[in-house]
Amino acid sequence: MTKSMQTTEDSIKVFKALADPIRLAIIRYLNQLNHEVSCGEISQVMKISKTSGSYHFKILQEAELISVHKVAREKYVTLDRSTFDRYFTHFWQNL
Amino acid sequence: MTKSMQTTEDSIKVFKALADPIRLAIIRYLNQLNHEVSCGEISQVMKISKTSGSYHFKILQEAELISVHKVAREKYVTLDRSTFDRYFTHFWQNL
DNA sequence: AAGATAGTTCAAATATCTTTGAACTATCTA
DNA sequence: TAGATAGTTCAAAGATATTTGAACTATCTT
Repeated sequence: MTKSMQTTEDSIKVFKALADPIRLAIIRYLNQLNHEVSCGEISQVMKISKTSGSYHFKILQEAELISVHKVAREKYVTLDRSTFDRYFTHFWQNL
Repeated sequence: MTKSMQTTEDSIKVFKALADPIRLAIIRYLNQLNHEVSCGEISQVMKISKTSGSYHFKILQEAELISVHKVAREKYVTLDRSTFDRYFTHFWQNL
């Protein structure tokens, strides 16, 4: 199922989300594990405060680069590879 | 000729450069024309001051998203498509 | 129920990015 | 040569992004 047209603002949101070392490290980590991981685990691995983690996950989520799965207290995230594909593979088409 | 390894900082530089509406508009414009264009022309089209233009071109240049060709007073820029390719097509490999 | 754990929200502090105008260099044109 | 044009540099101002700690909600454990 392909997503419909993306606006410039969507692109900005995605590239802004990618333009930060912590968020890139989170993406790298999720890519290596390639399965759902809790926000708490990632924050620990990245050595950032939970507040800061919460902030970064929100930005990744709003860019649709991760998808979220809440189980009771905990929030699990995975990469949403279709979004990467949409913005990278089809960059020139969507520009 | 392929470029050697890219660091996280290189990636940040590229994604930051892409994370701005003016710079995205410049890229879009250069992509449509698909040939060298002077900074002055672009600044006019984008309706930004020459100082602001100078700033944005520097950022695009340092990210190697454009390449520059100076002719006397004027500076001509083109897209450096190999950089886009390097960061988009090979994103997961280089992560 | 009391205390621990996972995560969010808020506002203040800090850091980073972008725009602005003035002053500057180099080139062009009359 | 004098004046216009293309672009850069600098520092200050303004706008955004990020981090921090405290207070909060919801769930889990004993």
